[in-house]
Amino acid sequence: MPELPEVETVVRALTPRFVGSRILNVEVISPRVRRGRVEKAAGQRIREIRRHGKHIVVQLDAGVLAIHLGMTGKVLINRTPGPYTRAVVTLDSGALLFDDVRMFGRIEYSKRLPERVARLGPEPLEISRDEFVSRLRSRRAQIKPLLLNQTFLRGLGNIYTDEALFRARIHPRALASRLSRRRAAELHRAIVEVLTLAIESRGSSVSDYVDAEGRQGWFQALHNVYGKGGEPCPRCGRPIRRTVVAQRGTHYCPRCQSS
DNA sequence: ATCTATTCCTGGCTGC
DNA sequence: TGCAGCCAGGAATAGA
Repeated sequence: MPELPEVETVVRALTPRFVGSRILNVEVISPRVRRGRVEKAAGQRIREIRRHGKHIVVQLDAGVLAIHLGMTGKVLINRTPGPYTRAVVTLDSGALLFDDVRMFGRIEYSKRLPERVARLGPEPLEISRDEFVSRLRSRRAQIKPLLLNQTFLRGLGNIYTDEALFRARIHPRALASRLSRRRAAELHRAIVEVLTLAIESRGSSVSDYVDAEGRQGWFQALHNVYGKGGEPCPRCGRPIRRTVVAQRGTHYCPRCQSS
């Protein structure tokens, strides 16, 4: 489940190797993962590779390739195609594989960044604390599904939502509109902290996430609650609870995290 | 406009 | 040992 830190790690691996390269060919193996005429990328030079929420945005001379990894997607550099290789991008300086077991990922070509992607919410590491606080408190939804909503904030997924809420001591079902300014500000701080640490750790390798060079991250070793149902809370020692909130597995400490 | 539930997809795990 | 059935979840979509 690649989220912001994992996608950032992939983009940082791709940038020095492929900015300035020319795409020679795009071959789609599994049509399900394609959106738009990805073949039109052939012949274009890569001007920039950046991250937009969980999207990898490859800026070309006259278009954009937007790659979303979904749950099990990977972009791999110079590797042998396997059974889950869904597309192959051949460049004058190597090859990129788009592998994805479950095919929730997408590789999309369009002239400009697609509207659906462009109108996602702000970057968690760019939005100011005050802006975040007022944005948050204007919404009535439960805090966890709100943080997962990419039109509210772009880049958080299930892992970093649970980890940030734990650090901020906020219950995942707490109503956004009922949080004090102080607690909303604390959540902003927790989000910035957890994402920054995770990027420094090259992300969390749960499921079988690896970056573009096949390397694992190590932030999973620093998880406090995600995937730790039944284990003692690192803060109070009581068992971490696993429940379902908004159809998502949710991990929290019932004692430390209040509504 | 906002919020919630459902659906897609398949490897791996659980339990009989 | 084999296998049916369930689980994981990002986000598009539909429905309230």
